[in-house]
Amino acid sequence: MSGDRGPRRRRRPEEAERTILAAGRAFLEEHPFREMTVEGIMVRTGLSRPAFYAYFRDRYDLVTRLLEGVGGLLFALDWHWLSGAVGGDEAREVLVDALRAGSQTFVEYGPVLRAIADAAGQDAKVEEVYRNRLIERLIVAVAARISRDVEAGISPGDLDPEETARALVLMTERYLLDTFGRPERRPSREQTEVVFATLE
Amino acid sequence: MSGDRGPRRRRRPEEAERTILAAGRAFLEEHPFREMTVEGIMVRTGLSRPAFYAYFRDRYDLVTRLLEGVGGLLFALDWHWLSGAVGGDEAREVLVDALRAGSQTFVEYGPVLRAIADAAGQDAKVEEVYRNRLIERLIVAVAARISRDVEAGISPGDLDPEETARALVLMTERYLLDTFGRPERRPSREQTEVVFATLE
DNA sequence: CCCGTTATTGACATGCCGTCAATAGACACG
DNA sequence: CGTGTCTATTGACGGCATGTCAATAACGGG
Repeated sequence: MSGDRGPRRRRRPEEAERTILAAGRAFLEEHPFREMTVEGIMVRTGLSRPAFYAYFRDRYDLVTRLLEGVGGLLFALDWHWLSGAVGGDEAREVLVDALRAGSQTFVEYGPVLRAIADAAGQDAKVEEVYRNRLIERLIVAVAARISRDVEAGISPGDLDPEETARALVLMTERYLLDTFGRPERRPSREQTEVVFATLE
Repeated sequence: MSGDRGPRRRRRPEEAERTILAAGRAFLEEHPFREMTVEGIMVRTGLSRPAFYAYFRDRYDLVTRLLEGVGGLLFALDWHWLSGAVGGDEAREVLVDALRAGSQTFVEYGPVLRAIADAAGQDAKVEEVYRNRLIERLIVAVAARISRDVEAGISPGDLDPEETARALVLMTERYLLDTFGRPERRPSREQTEVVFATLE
């Protein structure tokens, strides 16, 4: 028969939660977020569907928590550039590295980030987190960096840091997401290069 | 009572369809796509929910058709730049105008475009249309333009037209969507300027 | 070994979806 | 003007996924 999940097994809450998170992530490696259903996740865990709700509010809560495991890493990589020296050519090199590393993160966590982006369009809470915990923070950081560059005379003075940063971040985000966040399209040194080249 | 839609009224199919399209559009002026429900649309039409299915397969079909009313206009505006002369400073001016005009389209049809983008994450068919009827076409067009620029020596020769075009389009799309496609954030000459400035 | 704690689940209620047979406007024709 | 036909319209139904809750049964301590 099909619904046989074997005898009940009782796990420590923390283990169960990890199991579910892993199942969710595994699911997203194979399917887009739109196909993610609570049932679809839980069959992979040996637990019943209702068990899911003991640990997560809903599937949006799940992807949000998956994002937490990525957010830190993403920032760790970007800080290199954002807090780097303001020097001319040197800074340029740092930027290249940061972008490469950042892209690498996208390659690795692409499916999860992709899911977050999709979920943001479906759930107000996810949109909130996505926008404010990730995007907006990046924008603020980049804006600060730009301000410094403007003061140092590296960037033209008639640039609005805030608005320019927003453009930069959103633009990069979208392109990276489309390039690395989908199952079909995959890495390629070249594409990483293009990201950099396009940003000048 | 509340459910009283009055006596049945029989319309010409074409009128009914227009009415529903209008209702859908009006709905999107006030709510994000995620809140759009067939019932929510139909109450605005004086028709019953099932009537919807006589004209549209589902709500994704509805937004797709709404997009059709926008696509042509969007292209009409962009062609100016895409097919414009290859000249140096002159082309630059044309590009500014095209972007302004394009942004104008986003302001006007922002809610619909926004809905399409959101729906693309939820429905494979919409994603297909969004990507292939809009984004990909723009990419191809822009790539052609870039190729010409490269040949003419205007743009650096080590640029991959296809990949660069993809980056350009996706980047612009995202920024415009975020800037003009949301109820809160709204136009501003300055933002239009930034779009242009960031693209060099 | 037994018992209390609590992880787990079967069963239920809800909400929106998409379909279909039955109903009743509108128009054409006598 | 009737009156009959065509078809726009809808009430009612079945289905799928969600989120909740009371009942159940593992585990761990005594």
